[in-house]
Amino acid sequence: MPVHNADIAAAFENIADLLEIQGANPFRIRAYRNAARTFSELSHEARELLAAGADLTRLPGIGDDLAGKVRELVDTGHCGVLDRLRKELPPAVTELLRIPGLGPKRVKTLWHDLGVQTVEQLAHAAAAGRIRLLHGFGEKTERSILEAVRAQADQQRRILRSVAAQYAGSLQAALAAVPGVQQVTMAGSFRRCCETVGDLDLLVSASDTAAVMRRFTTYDEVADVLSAGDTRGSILLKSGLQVDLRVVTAESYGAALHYFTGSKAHNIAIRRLGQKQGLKINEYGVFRGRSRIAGTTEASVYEALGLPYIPPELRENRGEIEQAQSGHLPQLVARADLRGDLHAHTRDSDGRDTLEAMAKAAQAQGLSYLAITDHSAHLGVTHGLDAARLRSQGEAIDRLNGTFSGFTLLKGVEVDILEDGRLALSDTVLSRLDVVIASVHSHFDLPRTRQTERLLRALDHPHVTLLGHPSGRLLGKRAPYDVDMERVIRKAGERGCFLELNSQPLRLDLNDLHCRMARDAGALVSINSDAHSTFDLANLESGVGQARRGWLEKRHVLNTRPLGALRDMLGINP
DNA sequence: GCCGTTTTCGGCCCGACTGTTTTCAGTCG
Repeated sequence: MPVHNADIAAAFENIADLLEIQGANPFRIRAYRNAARTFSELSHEARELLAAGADLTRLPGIGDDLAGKVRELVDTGHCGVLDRLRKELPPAVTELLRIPGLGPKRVKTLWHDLGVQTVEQLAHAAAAGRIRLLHGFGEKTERSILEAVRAQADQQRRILRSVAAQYAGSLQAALAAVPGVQQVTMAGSFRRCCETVGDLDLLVSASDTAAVMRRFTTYDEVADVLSAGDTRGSILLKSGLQVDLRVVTAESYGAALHYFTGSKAHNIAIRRLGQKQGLKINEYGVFRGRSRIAGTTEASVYEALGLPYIPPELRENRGEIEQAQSGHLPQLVARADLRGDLHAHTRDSDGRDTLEAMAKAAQAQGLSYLAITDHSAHLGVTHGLDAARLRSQGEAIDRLNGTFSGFTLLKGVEVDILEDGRLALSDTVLSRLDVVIASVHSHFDLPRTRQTERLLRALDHPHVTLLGHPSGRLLGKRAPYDVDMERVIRKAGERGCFLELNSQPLRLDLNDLHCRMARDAGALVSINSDAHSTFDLANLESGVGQARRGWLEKRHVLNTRPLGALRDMLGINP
């Protein structure tokens, strides 16, 4: 069995968990967690890097010792330290760390004093009233553990950002209406445009913090108040979504926004940088000794460190601080840069609206072109188009284009990639179209090598413009198919094909790391709505957020080109 | 366990809230 980066990351996380319960040096534990993150985000497989003779100690947070452990894992599939820890501690205790309110100290006590190893045993012990008897525990702690176990059982951990946005909006409005409130911002992973969020982090500046906290804890969607202090509080909404609130003065707003936006890794790196310059950074400001030198705006926090403003989408400690230091931060693509959309459906296949309605909606979104790409006939369920219906749709598009000024519908198709990598429509049919999106809609579970060959073959097809939703994942519903995405992206770069960033909130496919790989491989990305109705064109906003997380600039995105330049790049005649 | 425009040793981000304590440990973000 080949050892993947995900296996290495899991082993290091596991070691960190077990060491934590043992009470090991916290910095040693952090080193393992940092290393786990490094490998989970690494775009090249460590085993291939090693095979090519690469020096892993050049990776961030990887020294001689951890590089040796990676080598050991790759060569043997085992890690001696992890095997030893698993003998010293029951491996299942690490699952207890996932229960909110339980940290390493309490887990150790529960195991040591009560023999609790699993969540089931934990629930039993709590129900039997045995936990309250332990030193450092009490009745309240016992009850909250029981509640946390139950809550975990019927709640999935993260929800789509687009879903969270619905809850965020009305809560923000409620707080904004409190007298004395100056600013209300949704911070956290929501602000960083992560595809899913675990909770909402809300920041408010106000003259009367008590009034804000009162309104927050009595908001009518509240199911439970988890904590409520002077400046900080947490609620659980009836929807199951947790919201954390922080209230600060206007003077501290920038520092608090920076702190509350995260990511944690970015914040730690920023604070370390400040520390080296003799500065202390917290949510109230940037301090040199006792004097406060910045913090009213986020930009002032960065400026105090000698850095330009870093956009929230980049704040993952994936090299953005180093790029900021050297003056090479990317100029991220913005929604206003998009000139068109290359993926949309109509009622001719599985869409809801007409050609004309889609064209109007696209113009209302400020776009100057829209490719109509209904499904090919192979997908029976979506009433796909055959050659004859495609031809008649093309004629309808020609007629409509005659009535527009400053806007153009392009003729396209979303054609199925068959199991062997051939396409579901003939070359003759495809050659007559402006845009051909090749997508996988079947045989998701082929073995990695066959799935990869299948996609590479599709990319080699002379008429394919772009690869649709390249990984095939549906967030929270379907894992990406097993494919060597690095090879696929490299191939697209070499062949001059384009990769879709599908903006449907459930897909957001390519993901952020793949966007960055595409950027590095010189493969342009097309940010497409995959609209199935006029409303879906608004999806482009989510796609742009994802692209920004992937460090894409205007020049890396195909559909920032005006129509003329696009036609040149696609080799189509006006 | 990593790392170095003070360092190859001695640091490693920083503060709020809760519950169980009677001054603070544990957890969280």
